[in-house]
Amino acid sequence: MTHHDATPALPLRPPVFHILLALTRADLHGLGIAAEVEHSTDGTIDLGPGTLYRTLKEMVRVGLIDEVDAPEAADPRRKYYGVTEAGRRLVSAEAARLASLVRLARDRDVLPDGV
Amino acid sequence: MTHHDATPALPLRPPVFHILLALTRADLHGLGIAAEVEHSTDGTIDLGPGTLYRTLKEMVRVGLIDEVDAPEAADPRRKYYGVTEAGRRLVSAEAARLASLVRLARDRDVLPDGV
DNA sequence: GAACGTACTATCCACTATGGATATATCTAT
DNA sequence: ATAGATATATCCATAGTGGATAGTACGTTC
Repeated sequence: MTHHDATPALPLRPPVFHILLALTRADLHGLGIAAEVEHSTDGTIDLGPGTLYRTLKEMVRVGLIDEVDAPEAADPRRKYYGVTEAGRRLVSAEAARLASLVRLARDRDVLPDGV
Repeated sequence: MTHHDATPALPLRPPVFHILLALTRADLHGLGIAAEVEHSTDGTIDLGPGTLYRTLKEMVRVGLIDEVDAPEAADPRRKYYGVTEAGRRLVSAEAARLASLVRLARDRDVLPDGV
């Protein structure tokens, strides 16, 4: 029995979504996640330490991510995380939701050219 | 002199984004906006009265929306709102941001088939 | 036309979420 | 060995949300 409690409902809170998305690329540790998120969003998403570690802990608790073995020769302070199957399903659902919002925006001609 | 104070930065708070998006379709009154948002998001976005009226007031203050003349024969209690040029620019920017998140998700194969 | 139920705007309050500040430990480099 | 950077973790003040409540005006039915 895996002890995921309440799986969060859509819409996902932005930090949860961004952490999941970052981890679909590779297993990462806390600050690595924050760096990846900041980079891949061109700096629009910041993730302070408060939000970061609190959210990671909560996500482990509900079974969206798991702590995984660190790569060889990694700084032993780092804790690495990977997405679970439940996490993958959820980020997928949230991405689909966002896609439908983008479609809505496109239908109403509010998307800039070429986007 | 239009008295928009601080124009909000991206990411837009979800209620602001959804209200702007609803108003790009037509000028609407408070509860009409909430209904349109709920409908166009298949019920995933709710907008309680607290968030709704507080946000509308704030959006008028910063110049994202304007109170406009009500249609003929409308219930006189209703206050109708329309998007300003600044509001249109902002919803456009936010939609583009969301589109780039969707692209990111697609690149990582987390989007369901056909989305 | 009186009364009743409903629609609408508006404010209040309790709860949740965020992110900066701080603490503590450990790594790396000089 | 010391200094500075990296990393996790918790704390706290603030911001944001949404339900509850209030008050007013509409529409309908009798």
